[in-house]
Amino acid sequence: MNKEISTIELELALLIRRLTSISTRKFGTLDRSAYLLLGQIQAHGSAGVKALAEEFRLDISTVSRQTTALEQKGYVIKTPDPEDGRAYFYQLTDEGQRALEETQAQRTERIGLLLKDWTDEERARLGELLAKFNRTYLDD
Amino acid sequence: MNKEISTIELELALLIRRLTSISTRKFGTLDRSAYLLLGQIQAHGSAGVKALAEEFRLDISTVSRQTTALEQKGYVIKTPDPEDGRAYFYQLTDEGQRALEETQAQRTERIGLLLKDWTDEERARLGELLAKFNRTYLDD
DNA sequence: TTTATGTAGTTGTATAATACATTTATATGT
DNA sequence: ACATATAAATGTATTATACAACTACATAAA
Repeated sequence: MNKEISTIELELALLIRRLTSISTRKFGTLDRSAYLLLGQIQAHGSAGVKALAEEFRLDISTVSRQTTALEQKGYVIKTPDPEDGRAYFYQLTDEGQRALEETQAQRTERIGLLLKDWTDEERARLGELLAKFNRTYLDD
Repeated sequence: MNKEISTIELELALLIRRLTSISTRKFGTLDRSAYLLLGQIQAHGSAGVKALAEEFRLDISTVSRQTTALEQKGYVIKTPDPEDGRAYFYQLTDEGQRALEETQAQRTERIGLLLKDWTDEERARLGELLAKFNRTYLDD
């Protein structure tokens, strides 16, 4: 078993290095932070910075700046939480929705090209295992 | 097929976000850059900054600073290339070897814990598919 | 052989993402 | 009512990165 773990460890380190390079070089409409934040808001409904920060293991201050940037670009609107005067909800705008879909299409196309010679089984399995791995993380 | 690609795309974005958070918070002896650089030198022999920068898709200047840091910590030594007066080789020191092994052990232990409830087959398959994915990258 | 061009590496500078500390406004518990 | 806790914003520092300018050496062209 140790050999498999070592492989995963090494390949993950390399993967992060490579993918970070790619996504740093501004690939698509939205950067990774924006893409994930908008995706989270889309998938799980409106949310405040605290919840978003927890989801992505980032400091609240970081997410606060990121959501401010998204608001300035018109991708989200910020509405006060009627039940808590300190809190806000961010919601996707139509433009945010459009940018999200566009970015997802671009990213998906890119990945699709990379995996064009893979079998369906391999693609499906990689997706499953990555999803499982990410879910494993949730409970640490 | 598009659904599988979408899944991979989304899970990769999330994975990078999470793993970046973890490895930023200085996990283990070496940070990710140092770990990968030392690993590359160990696996493929001594190398100059240009080769290392290409391997990791980083700017030469970035790698130059990183190797300088490694040299100052005593993990590598820099020797002039006898065949090219402009170039240098970096080689692992014993201390670098030790730090590399220690970090690998720490990282492997962490991953092992995360995957403790996975089956052997799942672990082996994830390793294979990640390796294949990384190799796919190499030719882009 | 001299001169022009190319290349390995370093250093200067700017930028972006991040964390931690502080602050403000509001909530909650004693 | 007062003390403490919390959501978010803002100030500040750090870090990783890229790009540009530079230095020293190499190679090709005249």
